[in-house]
Amino acid sequence: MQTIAQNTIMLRSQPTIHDIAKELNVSPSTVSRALKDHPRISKRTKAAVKEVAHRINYKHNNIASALRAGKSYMLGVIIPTANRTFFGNVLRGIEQVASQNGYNVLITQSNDLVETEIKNIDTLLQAHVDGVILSIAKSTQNLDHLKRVKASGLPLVLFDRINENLGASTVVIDDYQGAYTATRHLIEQGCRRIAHFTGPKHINIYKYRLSGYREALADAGLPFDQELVLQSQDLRLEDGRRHMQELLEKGMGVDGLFAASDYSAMGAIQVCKEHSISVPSDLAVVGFMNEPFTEFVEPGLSTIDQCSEEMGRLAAEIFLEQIEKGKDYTLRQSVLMPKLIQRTSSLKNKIV
Amino acid sequence: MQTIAQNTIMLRSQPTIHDIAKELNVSPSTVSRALKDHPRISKRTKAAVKEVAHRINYKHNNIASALRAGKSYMLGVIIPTANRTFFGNVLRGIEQVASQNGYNVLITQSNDLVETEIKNIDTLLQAHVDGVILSIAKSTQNLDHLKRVKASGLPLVLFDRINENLGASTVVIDDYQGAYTATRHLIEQGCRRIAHFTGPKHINIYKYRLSGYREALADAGLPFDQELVLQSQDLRLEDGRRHMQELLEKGMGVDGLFAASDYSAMGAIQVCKEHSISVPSDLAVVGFMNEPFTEFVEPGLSTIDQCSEEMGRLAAEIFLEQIEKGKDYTLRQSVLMPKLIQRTSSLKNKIV
DNA sequence: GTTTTGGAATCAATCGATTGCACTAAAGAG
DNA sequence: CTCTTTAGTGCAATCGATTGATTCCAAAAC
Repeated sequence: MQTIAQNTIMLRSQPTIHDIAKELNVSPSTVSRALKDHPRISKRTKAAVKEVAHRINYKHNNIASALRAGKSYMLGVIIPTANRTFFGNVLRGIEQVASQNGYNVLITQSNDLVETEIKNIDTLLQAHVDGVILSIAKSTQNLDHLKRVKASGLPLVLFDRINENLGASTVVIDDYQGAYTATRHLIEQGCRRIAHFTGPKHINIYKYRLSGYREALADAGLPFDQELVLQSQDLRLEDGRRHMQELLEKGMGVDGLFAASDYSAMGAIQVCKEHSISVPSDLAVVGFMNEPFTEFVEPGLSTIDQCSEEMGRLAAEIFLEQIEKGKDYTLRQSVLMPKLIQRTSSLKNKIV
Repeated sequence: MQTIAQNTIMLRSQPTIHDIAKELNVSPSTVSRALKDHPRISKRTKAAVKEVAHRINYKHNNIASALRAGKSYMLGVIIPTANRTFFGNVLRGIEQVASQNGYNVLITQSNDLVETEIKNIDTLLQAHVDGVILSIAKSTQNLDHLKRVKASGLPLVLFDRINENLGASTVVIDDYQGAYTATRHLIEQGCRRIAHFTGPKHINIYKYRLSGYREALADAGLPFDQELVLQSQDLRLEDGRRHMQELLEKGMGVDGLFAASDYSAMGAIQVCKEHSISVPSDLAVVGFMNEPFTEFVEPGLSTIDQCSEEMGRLAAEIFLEQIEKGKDYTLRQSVLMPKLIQRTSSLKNKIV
């Protein structure tokens, strides 16, 4: 008897509740309920079922219950590209919350192209995901494909690159606040002439960061000097080097720098090193993004953390909430507070 | 009648083959077969079925056929981290081939930790993926969890970071050949004193790249000079800068550089710029990896392309092949030929 | 006129888990 | 000693697509 049962199990690829049922001479229904701790099943039966389940290495078949429940327990995610620290971290956050709640994550990349984004949406709908979390591609103007997600009755959560006219829940960080905090931190460290590296004015994040910088100066009674604000397209390392060189050549006498990207901050620090300008004593520096390298460089770069993982977790939680509430969920617009990470590059007062 | 049908469709979330069947007064079986172009169904019926399917926006339910077929049509992928260009590209390749063949891709990240890798495997098995493609985490020593995949009878394909004792198919690039090609290219450009930036000796890729470099020198009758080989842990930009400064200080008189990473090559170029050493006239440079930035910097950085997307495509194709062949597939060990990308940084002879 | 043949479509079972309803037995109420 | 509860299970239908076996029907063969 034992042997036969064993054999049966060996033949089929995976044991099912029927195998457990047969072994205990109960019905599959009972097994199903026992495994889910249904209140109407006795403790004895539950224990027996669980013991057998464990012994024959039973694995719950998601596919079957997905079919029954009309849900796939899959969550679709579209990111512009996996190649950026930020998105990688968001993914991790989403993955974490999702898997804790029995959801799997289907990830696709849009490469920042609308056409790919549209294909991605099709793929996800085709795969019957239970909802979609995405960061909109740069080239996306027409939003019809996103409306299709909503039309299918699926929850849609946008993060980072969002659109407010879509009737979707959103998660972003407060760029203004992050910039304000960074700038005030520099002021508290004793800086009085603080430069700012910014990006294109029409991009929201740079606009908000710039105003956070101005506001912090104003609140501290410091003057705003347009000549201390240097703008570049992408805020790369090279741009930071150029800006810093310009500041030195013009002899602007800066003692602090808040850069809207870690890369440009890093470029500035490199130039300082080459000119024997000490960071942070002569120039205190704060970046933005908390790129992984900021921790390892010398000196460690103070920066604003974008809470990327937290952003992912929150997006996933909102998704779960909307799934649970069904049709009549309320949209949520969440704004995360970025965090100042203090490292050596900005700490003039050595007491950490 | 029309209206009622319409209503019915509106109520259920998704139309099924039953809806099509009812509309045409045929059986669901006929619809199923018609949609798959089964030979025993007449052209007329097929046409009618397809017309209705299209009209009511019917979407094939993967879940249901997955249950029936005992397959999930999902492919599990584990990468160390999404934050690297290389892995992002591999993903794109996998995604492409998979989706063309009706497979969805479930991506997880191991963060280069065994524990996470084990969890990932569990998640994927739990999700009933039809196979696993992965690049092994750095910290992985014990391979039991990977053996479990094989034990479940699922195809296992390894790429980039592979293990040969696992009985899995593998895809890697030929590091030796890439290095050989890069070095010979420099020689052809007229370089006679070629430096090499390398990484830790115990890591295969650096070992192979170093020997490719030596071999190319030898084949051209050039002497190998240990002092021209500089080693660092991670081959970062900073390391490249340091190495280059050292070469200059020692007055090694190099006229060519093959760096085992684009970052370190970039660092060397920065230092050259600062010392008014012209690239490529005074020093021709080739990197390795084809990082995206190599295209945009000034001068454009010649490099070795890792065929990352191709690697992904190939891994996915091997997976498909093994799925198709079932139990008795043959393992495949594939080696891709890396490609030399010629850009300005190495072209002394201006004729491109 | 009867049988054969083959194309076209239907029937019914299946994949594994779930769940509303029915059912049994034992316990408690009156 | 009936009647109602209630705890503990089982039955059977369901989710949507698939497929081997079967039926139906008309045209062709005898």
